[in-house]
Amino acid sequence: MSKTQINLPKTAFSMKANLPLREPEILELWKKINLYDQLRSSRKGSEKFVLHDGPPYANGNIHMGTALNKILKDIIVKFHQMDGKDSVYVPGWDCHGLPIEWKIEEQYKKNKKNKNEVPIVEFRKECRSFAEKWIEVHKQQFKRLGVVGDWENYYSTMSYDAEAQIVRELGKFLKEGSLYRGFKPVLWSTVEKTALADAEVEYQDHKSDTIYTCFLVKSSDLKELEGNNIVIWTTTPWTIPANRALAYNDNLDYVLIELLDDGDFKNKKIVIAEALLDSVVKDCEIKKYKNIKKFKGKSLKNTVCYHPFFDLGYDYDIPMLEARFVTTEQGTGIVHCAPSHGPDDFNLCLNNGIKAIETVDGDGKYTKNVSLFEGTHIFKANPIVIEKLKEQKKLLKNSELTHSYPHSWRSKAPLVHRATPQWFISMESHNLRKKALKAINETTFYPSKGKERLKSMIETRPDWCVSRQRVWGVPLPIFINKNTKEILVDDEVFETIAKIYEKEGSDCWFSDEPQKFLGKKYKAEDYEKLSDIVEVWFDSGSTHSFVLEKRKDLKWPASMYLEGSDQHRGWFHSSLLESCGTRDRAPFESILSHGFVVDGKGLKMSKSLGNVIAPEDILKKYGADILRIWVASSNYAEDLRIDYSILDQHSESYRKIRNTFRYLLGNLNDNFEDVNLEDLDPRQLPELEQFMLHKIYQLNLNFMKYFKNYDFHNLYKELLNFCTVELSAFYFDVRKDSLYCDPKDSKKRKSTLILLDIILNSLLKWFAPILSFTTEEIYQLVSKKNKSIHLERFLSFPKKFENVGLSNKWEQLLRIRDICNLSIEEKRGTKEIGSSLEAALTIELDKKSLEQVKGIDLSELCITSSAEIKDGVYDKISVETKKAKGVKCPVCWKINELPCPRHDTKNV
RNA sequence: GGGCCGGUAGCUCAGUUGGUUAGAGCACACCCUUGAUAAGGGUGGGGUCGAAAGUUCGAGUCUUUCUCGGCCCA
Repeated sequence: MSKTQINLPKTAFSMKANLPLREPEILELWKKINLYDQLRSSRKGSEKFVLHDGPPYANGNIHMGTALNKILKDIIVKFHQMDGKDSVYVPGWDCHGLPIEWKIEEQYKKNKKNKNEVPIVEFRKECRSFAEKWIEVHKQQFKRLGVVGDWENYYSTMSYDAEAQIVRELGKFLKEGSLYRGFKPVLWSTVEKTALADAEVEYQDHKSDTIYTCFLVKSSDLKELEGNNIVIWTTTPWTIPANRALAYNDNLDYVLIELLDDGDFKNKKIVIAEALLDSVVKDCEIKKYKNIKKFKGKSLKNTVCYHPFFDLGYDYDIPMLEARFVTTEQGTGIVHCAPSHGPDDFNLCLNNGIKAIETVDGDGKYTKNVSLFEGTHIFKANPIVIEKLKEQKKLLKNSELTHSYPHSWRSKAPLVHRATPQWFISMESHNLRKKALKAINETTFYPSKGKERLKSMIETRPDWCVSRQRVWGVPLPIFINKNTKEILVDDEVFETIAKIYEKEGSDCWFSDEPQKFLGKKYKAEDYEKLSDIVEVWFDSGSTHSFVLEKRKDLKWPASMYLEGSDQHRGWFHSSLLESCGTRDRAPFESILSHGFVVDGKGLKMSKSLGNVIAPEDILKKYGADILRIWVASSNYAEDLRIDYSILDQHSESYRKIRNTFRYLLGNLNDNFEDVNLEDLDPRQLPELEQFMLHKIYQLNLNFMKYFKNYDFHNLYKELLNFCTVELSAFYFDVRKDSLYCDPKDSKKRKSTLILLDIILNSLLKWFAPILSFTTEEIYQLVSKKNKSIHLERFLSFPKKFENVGLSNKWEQLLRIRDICNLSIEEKRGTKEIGSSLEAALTIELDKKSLEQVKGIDLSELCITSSAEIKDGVYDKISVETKKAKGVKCPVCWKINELPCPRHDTKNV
């Protein structure tokens, strides 16, 4: 039998995708046609959608998290573009900061170079070129994912423009007065007279003096405590003069005991944690004592003590504060807090309105803020402190302890936490907290739980410390008058500095004469120039000012910020504060946050677990479109699981989608017609086609609904189900007969082709933001427009496609079809028939179905050779399947007792 | 250790204000097809909804505890 009589599908679109090879070709095409430029000009003047890129750190290869982030951004940007908006995406990089400094220092170490002998400017140049190198690497890796953006004109936090604008932004805080000088403890080496970063710290054994000392209770809600003693234990007696508070834990049990031994403490009562009673008794060699009372930590609320040196002039209150860091590992369950000498102490005190002050200078000597001790070196102070405590009858016991203690990696000298001058942005002085909370309320969060997360952080965070004692960053543009100690606040100076940076970058701050920045108004010799740099969160928190506000192609505020959920404490947070401080509102209209990439079992990826998958591996094995499917089909509101079995599943779905396209293209013979939907009259088409138009219309409604909520996993599922259930298993299967076996000019076949055109066009556009490469491949094959799919818009489906009545009827027909299939399957099981075309159905219908079946050929729907509706009305639908009798038509394969009514086979 | 979020078939996800026997697609099994063919169709088996207790006539859904995991903080 010749096959020339039938119209078999034919297409150049291969079944095998071979994405790892094909995708780079498509990237070449986009490059050749300047896709990004075309995208911009195609939407010139349209409403803008600006997704402002959160800058990744320019350091190291991208990982799954970055890939997820960039793909999600790209999907959203493309959706809005296809929705008709001018959807602009400018990628950026975060460049300053410690990790890059370390990398350069590491290289120095390798080459036996001493960082301190390298001029700052030279060191910074190396940092800069290191960042530049990684930006280029990232760029290539991001592009390979199919991410479309203004890669040529990216932004970076180290560009001269950025550095200049960061100075201007700081100037605003300075001018307002909310940027103030405070003190904060940092790890400090009194030998090198410098702050050390965590990575520069080595832990070694060190012998420390230890003391148990007591604080007399001045007042308390727990009246029995008044006049008695709170005991603390510390390994740094020299910090006692700097004590400002005591910390306890709500959840611990405490006891009040009376000491009965002879000596300073005879008949005195002390408070310690119950769990530490034994160890304190042993350490302090207490022989006799009496239990007086046991109570919960909670009841220590509102307790105020006297300083042990109260009689020596330390006459301020020492409040007791609740802190979770208090444990029963060692000590007494109550911790002495010197905000100037420990990060925990600092934070706890700050949250309770007690600020750190400068108690120790750079050399390690007490300042004038510490009476009795001014000028004494802290490393020589322990014996004096112990002596004075003894004098005051406050010393329960002193001893020595060898323990692991931080030392400088260079000098090996022991380190201390020392409050150093730092620059803070106040949360309260100019209502920054209030403004930020208001801005959060005016922001839309996807998912909505992000709102609470950000809010609770803003509600409780302390003032923002924006200074760092490092070199790779934007210098704080601060001069301090040597006589008055006042900060120089003058717009002209800030603008002079900014102008200089715009021209030559900020390196010159470290190398050039201060007079250059002061201009003519002030004399350099009157001022001290700061050498601190701005912390990098301020850099990235300011991107809105030097990217969104400065570029004409963008808008302020951004339509959306989109990052991992860790950025609630990071970029979302710093951008919000920076913008509220300078512009009274958030720099974004919405925030989308996504979860973290974890392995197939939900565990985080780590080298030691060996469960790490790199984007590169996926690109090589599957291609970017599979990775993009993974992104689209995962629920980003939670953590996203990935492993090879999950990717394999998505590959299978991809094949289904690809074959759906292949069927469409094959039957259209790659001749796609752009059907004018407005001019199309559905009533001129067969009911099945009308039903499919209705389905498309409904699907599009859901599509738009999901898109508006950025609910991509449901959107993708809907599209995939459409391909599988509606098209492949139903419409395509049913219409094969007409497509293959009807004459080319038959009305039914032509109607089907119209639907295939519409379906192809719809699917291409629906899928384009997700399957960016595959849809482009197809588009290039069928479009005569010689442009990119991504320049297209979503189709708009006329209301007349909707036909609820017809749809209800056809849903019922599908139920009948299901029952027919069950009956056919039964006969297949008994080997009476094989193909459904070997079946002849006899169908009994109930009253309702009888109505709906009028004018419908159920044999066509069920793909059988015949389907006879039995006379009469039955209670329920039932179907009998028999083997069809007659001869198989060589063309349409239907079995007829008479010659095939459609195909004249006599001459064949 | 604390705060926040989460755990529904092998996988990705639905599951309305608590209300029949917890759904879909994929994967799997079996069958059919060989004119979408490294494709396509049909049918089917998979779940003590992380665990336990409680509230309720009734709990995947509400409460508590536990457990496992993730993010942030310490």
